[in-house]
This record gives sequence, C-alpha cells and structure tokens, in this order.
Amino acid sequence: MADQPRIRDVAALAGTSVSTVSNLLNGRPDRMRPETVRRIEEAIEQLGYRPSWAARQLKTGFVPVIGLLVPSVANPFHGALARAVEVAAQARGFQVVLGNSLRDPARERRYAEDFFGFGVRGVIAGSSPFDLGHFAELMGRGLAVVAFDLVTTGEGGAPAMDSVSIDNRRAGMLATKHLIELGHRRIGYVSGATPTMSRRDRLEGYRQALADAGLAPDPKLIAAGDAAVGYDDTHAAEHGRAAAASLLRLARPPTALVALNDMHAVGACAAVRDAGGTVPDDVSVVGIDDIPLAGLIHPALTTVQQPIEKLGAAAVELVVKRLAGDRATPARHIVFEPHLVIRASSAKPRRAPERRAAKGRQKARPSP
Amino acid sequence: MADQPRIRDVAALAGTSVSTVSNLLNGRPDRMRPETVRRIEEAIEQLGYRPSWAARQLKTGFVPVIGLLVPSVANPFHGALARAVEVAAQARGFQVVLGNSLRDPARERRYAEDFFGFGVRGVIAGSSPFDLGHFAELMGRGLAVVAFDLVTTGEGGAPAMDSVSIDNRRAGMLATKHLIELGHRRIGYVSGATPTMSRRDRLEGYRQALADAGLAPDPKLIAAGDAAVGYDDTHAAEHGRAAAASLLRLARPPTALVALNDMHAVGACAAVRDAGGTVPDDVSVVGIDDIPLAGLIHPALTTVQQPIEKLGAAAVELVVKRLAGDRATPARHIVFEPHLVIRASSAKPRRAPERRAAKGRQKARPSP
DNA sequence: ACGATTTAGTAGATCGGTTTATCAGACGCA
DNA sequence: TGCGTCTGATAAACCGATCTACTAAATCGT
Repeated sequence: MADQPRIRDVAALAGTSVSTVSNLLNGRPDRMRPETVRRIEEAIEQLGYRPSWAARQLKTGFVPVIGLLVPSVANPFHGALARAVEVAAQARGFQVVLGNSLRDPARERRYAEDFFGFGVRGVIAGSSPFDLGHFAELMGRGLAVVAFDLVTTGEGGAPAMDSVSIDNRRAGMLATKHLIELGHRRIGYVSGATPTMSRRDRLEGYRQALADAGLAPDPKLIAAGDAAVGYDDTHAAEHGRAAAASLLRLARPPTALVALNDMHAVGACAAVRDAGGTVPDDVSVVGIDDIPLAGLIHPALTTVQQPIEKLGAAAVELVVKRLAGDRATPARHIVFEPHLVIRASSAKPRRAPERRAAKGRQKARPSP
Repeated sequence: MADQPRIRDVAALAGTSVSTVSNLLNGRPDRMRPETVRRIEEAIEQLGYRPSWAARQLKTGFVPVIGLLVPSVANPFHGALARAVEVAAQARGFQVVLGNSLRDPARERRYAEDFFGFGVRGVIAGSSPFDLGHFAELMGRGLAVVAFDLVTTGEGGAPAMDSVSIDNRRAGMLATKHLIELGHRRIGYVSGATPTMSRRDRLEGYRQALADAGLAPDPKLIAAGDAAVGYDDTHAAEHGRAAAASLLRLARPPTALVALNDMHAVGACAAVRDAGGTVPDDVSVVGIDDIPLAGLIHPALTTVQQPIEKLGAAAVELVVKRLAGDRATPARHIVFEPHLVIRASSAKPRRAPERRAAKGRQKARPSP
C-alpha cells in the first residue's frame, strides 16, 4: 500500500524545502543549522526514505554501478573473480551487474551497450576474445573499459585500455619449468579452444621454458580443444579432457601435461584416468589459476596461483579512477607475479616401464 | 566527444516530433505512416541511438532488471545457477544484478534495499538463511521475491512468497537409500554450518530413509560444520572436509557419507583420504546437486541431480509474472523431482576387515 | 457539401531528484 | 540610518524519456 516516500515527503515532514533536503543528502550540511539537519535526518529515518537512483542519474548522469563481463560464472575461477570484484566495488560504494559473455564478441558488445543504456560507464571485461574492437565505439562515447587478464597495446584496431593481469607468460614458464626440474622431457600442453591474450602468453611461456632447458619443441604435443563445440567455459573441463586424451593417444605420449588453467587440468586428470593411468604416477599434471577446489580434489592439483582478490581490487580501482573523471592519463597496465603451488599432481617421471601395470594401460604405450 | 544522442536528436533528424519517435519505440507504429516509421528507424540506426533507461524508469517506474541473491558465486553450484537465471532472464528481456549474500541476513537486506533503490522490483533469493523476515518490509512496498531452494509457508513471521526448488527431502532420501541398498548400515551425514530450509529438508530425508529401512538413527553420525568460521560458501568444501573428518574419528566410524551438497562431498572425499582411506573402497560418499565438475573429479561423484536450468527458468518466470502486475494470486511453489546419478564414489561396503590394508588406515577402526 | 470519423502527428505535463540563482533577514560598521 | 556581507533556506529550471489530450488534414456517408 504505502508507496515509496519521495524527497518531498521528507521535506514536508521536516518542515523544510526539497532543496534543503537535497543539500543535506549531497554532503552540504554546512549550509544549514544543526537543528535543521537533525529534523531532516529524523524525517528520513521515520519514512525509511531512499532516493531514487533513476531520478538522480537523470540529472547527474552517474550510476554507482560497474559492469562485469566474464565468459561464464559457471566456471569457478570466474565465479571467484566475480566475488572479488564485487567485494572491491562494494567497498567503494558500487554495485556490480553481471554479464556472461560466453566469449562471444557479439554478446559482449550487446552487454556493453545494454549496460551503457543503464547509465553504466565502467566495465571490467574478463578474459575476452583476442580482439576488443567491439568496445571501440562505446569507449569513444565515454565508456571506461578495464581488460582483465589481457593486455592491449593499442596498436592495430583495438583501442588502448587499462588492464590488469598476472604475468601469464611467466605463469606458463613456472608450470613448465617445475615439470622439467622434476625430470620430465616430453611435456604436453593442453590449450583452450578460443584464443585470448592470456592463453597465447601462457603457451608462449611454456615454449620459452622448453627452449631454456634446451628441449626441442614438438608441435604434436600442443593440443587445442575443439572450437566447434559451443565453447562457453561451462565445459572447460570437458575440453581439457578431450584435448588431453588426444595427447595421450600419441605414439610417444607425454609424461607430463601443462594445462592452460585449472579446469582444463581437472579434465586432463580425468583423461589420464580414462586411459587407465594414474596422476601423477603415470602422467603429471599442472594447472594455472589455483581455484579454491584445486587443493581438495584428488590428487591435489599442482598449479600456478593467480592472486584473485588483488586482481579484482586492482581492476575496480582502475575503473573507479576513470569514472572519477580521469580520461587523460594513458592506459595503465597492472601486472602481478604468479607463483607456483606444488601439491600432489606432479611427480618425477618413471624411470622405466615397470611391472605394477596390468589394469589396462593406454594401448599406444610401448612396453617391451 | 560525440555525446550520447537523445530522442530529440532522432526526432530532428527524422523530421518528426519527439512524441512520434516515442510512439514507435513503444510499439505503436500503427499511429503513423510506414514512410514515417522508415525515416525514424533510419535516424535511430544512423545515430546509434539507445533510450536512457533512467529516464524511462523515472516515468514508467519500471526497469527490466532482476536482482539475484546467492550465498556466493564462488561456489560452482551458485555460479551455474546464476548462469541459468541469466539465460532465462535474458530471454525475457531482463538483465541480472548480482549480490553475494554470504548467507548473512543483514547483507541480504542491504542488497535488497539497494536493488529497490535502483528500481528493481523483482528478486530471486537463492538459498537464504532460514528466516526471511528481513524481506517483509520491502515486499510490503512492492518488491516481488522468489525464494530459491526453499519453501516458506507464510506461517510465523515470514511473509508468504513464491518459491522454486527440488524436493529436498526426497533428494536426501534418494542419496541415503542408494547407500542402504548397497548394503551400508552406518551412514554419516555431513551437514552445513548454517541452517536453511533445503538443508533441513535434506537431513529430514536422510532420517526418513534410515527409518524406512529400519535402521536406528545415531545423532553422533550427523556432523554440522563449524558455524564460527566466516561461512560464505567459498569455503564449503573445507567445511565438508572438517565435518567429515570428525565423523571418521568416531570409535565406530561410518562406512558411507551423505553430504548436503557436492562441495561438501568433495571435502568429505578429501577427509577420507586425509584419514588414509580410499573412496569408495573404505568409505562411500554421495553428494547432492550434480555440479558440472561432479563427473570429472576422482572418483567421479555419485550424487543427486538438481535440474539447474529448469529451476532458474522457473524462478525467472515467477518473478516476471509478478512484475507483470500479478499481485493477487497466492504464493506458488514449484517443486522439481531430483534424481540419482550413480558414478564411482559409492560402492558396497567391505564384508570384513580384509588384508589389503597396511597403508595407514585410520586408527580408530577396530580390526581384530 | 457538410458534419462525423479516422488518420497522422504534436504540445506539454510529468516522473523525482539536483543545482543554480535568488532572497529575506541578521549582523557589522561607519 | 543606510549599505554591504554572511547565513540559512527556497523557487524553479533541468535531466530524457512517456503519454494524455489535443489538433489539422483527409476520408466517409448520406
């Protein structure tokens, strides 16, 4: 029944004018007597008044909302990221609207436009497709975009934008180097179906680590998932499983796998078991991300950690800064150092073909 | 530079009045010549015009946005739910704003109020705390709330509200019955730290299944997590691990565990391994939810499936119906049937204390 | 051929705030 | 007493759409 109270109701109850109430609401209590402040606050309290953001926005052009675009919150990593972003945004008085891009530029663009229509002027784009040209127009109109997990240099068609990420190249190196140090020589790479900056960099790091160790790269050891499947990150683990399976079917299968992220790593572990092997006895697996589950599954996953909270906080800080009016400063790129977390999914490779076998080892394995 | 175009710019370019453009925008093209329609559409296209939701809302009081409150999207189940809700909402032209309640009524209330201030008039509350009284006031003001995974009858202080869920009681029964049929007689229950309707019902189902099979319930076999820890579902698995560990330390430990959800089940599996045992050889574990990961971890989790997409779609349908103006019809409760998915984490209990042991079986196990 | 009706389109009030320009009265001071 | 200042408060324009009430022109019926 009782409809939402308006500012005019507050004014009436406090025996003052609408403008005065507004002045108080907008941090100008110095323009009135303490007595007046008290009366207004009382009225607000009593009526349970909350200003309408729509009306406020219409006049000021500002909404305290940040848009967040991720491939899919169904993926635990992005879920955790969404959570981290929300915490950071909230601390600054912002709300978060969510969009699952499914890594589809068209969807991403539509979201951005919708958000813009709502008055949202700041967006964090998590792990987008390689090309960010679809944001260009909106950015021209005043949308601040912070890329997560991706660095755009501004060369080519893509507009220069702020970014936040770990050093993905280094993450790939760390994972690979760890396996090399354990003694592995044939190390496979489980890649994703869609190309993103971070994925390219991680793969790059893998290659670099091999080169540093004087190991010859073998293109056959790099498996990309099947891009044909509707790839929305909900099935990340399935992709990892399929890609890893193809590697394990090789004539000379790898003794260890680096996966581009933990979900793919989980899939890779499943593939090893599918083939009748054990992790890490037969094949070592290391991921990247360190999702909360990583330490709980069996075997506990060795992985390279991304500091999710810090990343989320940094991203929010960048957008907020832009929203505060800073259009001038050139694009900034914040990069965090990843670090290796050694758990149980990685171990030394077997010396020789041993006897403990029997269960149904993958067929292609030559056991003389 | 080029600021956002207004409706008046469109009107000017099309050589018509603002009202006419508005009429077209609001689905009344019959009020003008096809020729006029064409000109306006051209102008819109050319300017890239998008109406301001703020202005529209101010006048109509309507925003095509649904609020979604979940404990934490960092939990894969709620991430998947958020995704499902988004898909359904989008199909109806709604956007989704996200809030992580951390199961804290105060936070939940604040979110609801913020959303309300934004003009949001429909909220889906996922897996809330037991008491929903904190929504009462806002509901009185016109907020439509659909409870997810929870049924409120309206008795007591809580207001009657629509709800969507699976038959949680049955889910608990299904899981427990499965273990009983496998031959287990001592079945533990891994419960959560915070009480919710669904959790109560699942536990109830567990009890019922035991009763139906003529098994005496043992309160010692029910472990609640530690409520003291900041319980925000990000640590659900850790809670499951701790709770399960306490059960395994009993003088007569259970041979099987039912966990209130999959994340707790994952934790429970970890606890079994911590104790030196193997799933399912030493202890069977079954979860509830069937998160996407359930089939990929080792051992693949036997669980009771919730039809997430259907649940999300149903919830959205209910809110949208209320938003369309239906205030009159009494609260509706949509209940789906859960079903058992048998995978590898459940098996027959061991007949007798056998010899295969030696690795470091949990101490308390009496092996004569 | 003229009023009635339909068609095509428009002016302007309105939503709920913010903000600028203005004002009344108290005070200080010559 | 008269003039400028400062304080506390207000009236009214404005943001960008929607929508009701209205009008001008065309068409119709008899």
